[in-house]
Amino acid sequence: MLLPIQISPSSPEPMYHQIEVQLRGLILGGRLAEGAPLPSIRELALDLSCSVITIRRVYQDLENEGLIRTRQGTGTFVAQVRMEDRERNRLETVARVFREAVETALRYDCGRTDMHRLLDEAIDRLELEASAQGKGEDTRE
Amino acid sequence: MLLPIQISPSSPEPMYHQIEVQLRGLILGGRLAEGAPLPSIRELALDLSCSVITIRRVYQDLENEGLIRTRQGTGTFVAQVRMEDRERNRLETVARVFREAVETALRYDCGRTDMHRLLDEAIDRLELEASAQGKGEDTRE
Amino acid sequence: MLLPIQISPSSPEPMYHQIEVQLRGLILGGRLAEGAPLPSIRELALDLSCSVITIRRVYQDLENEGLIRTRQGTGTFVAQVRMEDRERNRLETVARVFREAVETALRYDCGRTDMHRLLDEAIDRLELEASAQGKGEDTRE
Amino acid sequence: MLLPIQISPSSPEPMYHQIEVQLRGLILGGRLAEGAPLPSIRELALDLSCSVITIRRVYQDLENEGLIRTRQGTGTFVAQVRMEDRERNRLETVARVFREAVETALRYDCGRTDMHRLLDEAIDRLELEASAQGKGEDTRE
DNA sequence: GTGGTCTAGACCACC
DNA sequence: GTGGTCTAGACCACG
Repeated sequence: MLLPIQISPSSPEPMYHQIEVQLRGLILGGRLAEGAPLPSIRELALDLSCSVITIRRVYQDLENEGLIRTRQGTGTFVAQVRMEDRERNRLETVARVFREAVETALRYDCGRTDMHRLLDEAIDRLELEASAQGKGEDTRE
Repeated sequence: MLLPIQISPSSPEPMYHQIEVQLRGLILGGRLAEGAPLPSIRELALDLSCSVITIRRVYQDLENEGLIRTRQGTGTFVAQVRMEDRERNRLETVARVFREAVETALRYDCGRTDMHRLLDEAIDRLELEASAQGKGEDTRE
Repeated sequence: MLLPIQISPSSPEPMYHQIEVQLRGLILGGRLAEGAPLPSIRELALDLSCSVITIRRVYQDLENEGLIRTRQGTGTFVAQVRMEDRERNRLETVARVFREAVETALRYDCGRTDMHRLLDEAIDRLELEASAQGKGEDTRE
Repeated sequence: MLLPIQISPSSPEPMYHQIEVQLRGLILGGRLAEGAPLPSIRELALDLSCSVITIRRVYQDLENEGLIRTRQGTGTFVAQVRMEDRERNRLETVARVFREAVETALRYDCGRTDMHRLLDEAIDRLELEASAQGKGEDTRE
């Protein structure tokens, strides 16, 4: 029941936010299918080395957004997501992260071809790591 | 003496950190030359609509890193940066932001060609905005 | 959780610096053991009658030096200090303060025997004060 | 017309205060005799690498204390000092610096014999430096 | 004008 | 409860 979530406790970005962003991505991106069970609060807290209170907040926020549903005594599950929401969020989020990357690259005086090269390198490196883990986390292309 | 810095006060990332990241990029990317004066604390605070204390902290942190030098009663200036440090930081930082973008894109099930398309769109959009501002802040390519 | 720290708010030496010097001494001198909890920011601020911001700065500076470690929501603790660093700092600091005292004494035309007499008087007076406080903070000799 | 004054611009103690303390010591300790000329404001500013405004403030403060006297177009001179003032200041100041040194040493867990050894070492080192400079700045003992 | 220190108090993240 | 960020404004040191 391990989720592919990485957080950095020392980051200036609050932990609860790091977790929410990644979990939201897994759900809206389709990696966690509708109805799939999420790890229990204390399991995820242990996995991410943080307090259960922080995870409770994350689950609460996502439940308020309608992305997950908690059933007393049973667990937490991925809720129905409207296709429309999914597509909108996907486009917005991915466009935004690329925009941020390009802003940084421009600040460091990188040109377009540099950026494409850097992008390929990043993909290669992450695919390698994923296949090394043997989790089948390839890019599907 | 206006710096090309954009901050979002409502972001979960603290303002001081947003400013530090961008200023660090401007210095290490060479857009602010060695010895160049930075805006005064009060001026930058006014420009970014935040408290002088926040800017004070930014300048203090960057001085602790050795990137800038402040002289009481005189102002704040870009310090000497060893070419080696500059290049290392540049590579690390730009590689890291692309890595983060790719991680997000993978979470949303984007493939390699999708990413290259998204990258081009992001560059086009930012170049357009830059040229609209007429500040000559093009990508030099 | 009271620390033996004395500050003088009217001194030309900034308060944050007075506190840092004394706290550094307590840690590097071994009076505060590794892992020991420091008073909370608010507690120490109250104790020293200064703003929490001032204490915050002190803790921040000492954390940047690697002498203490803060954990959000938990508290602030003495970090691991390498014995080597501790001994080096101890020697440097104590030698420096004696050097400063001697410089002043020379400026006032004091001779060597005068200085030794003054030193004994100062030790006697401080030991007396310490024992009067009954805190067991003797000189261990 | 060089005065034996050392200042550290990066110290948290204000420059004007560092200079005043040392100059006061030279006058009240008798190293600068009554009627002796002080360096001109701009000469001392050049010597200490600081602004003439800072030196002007120092001279102004000491003149307000009655330790020096400025004669238009002629220069600045050491004023008459009452023997009583001289002795009182001397005792207070020297006792104070030793007290501070002992406080630090105690914080670092130094014992009485350690302190006497450190004192002798500091005197030796400073005498050596003084004689190396050939300025006759011995301890007169 | 510049930067440097400090206050009193607010709100947030985390345990 | 803990630490972390931010504000609005004051006063000082320095050029």
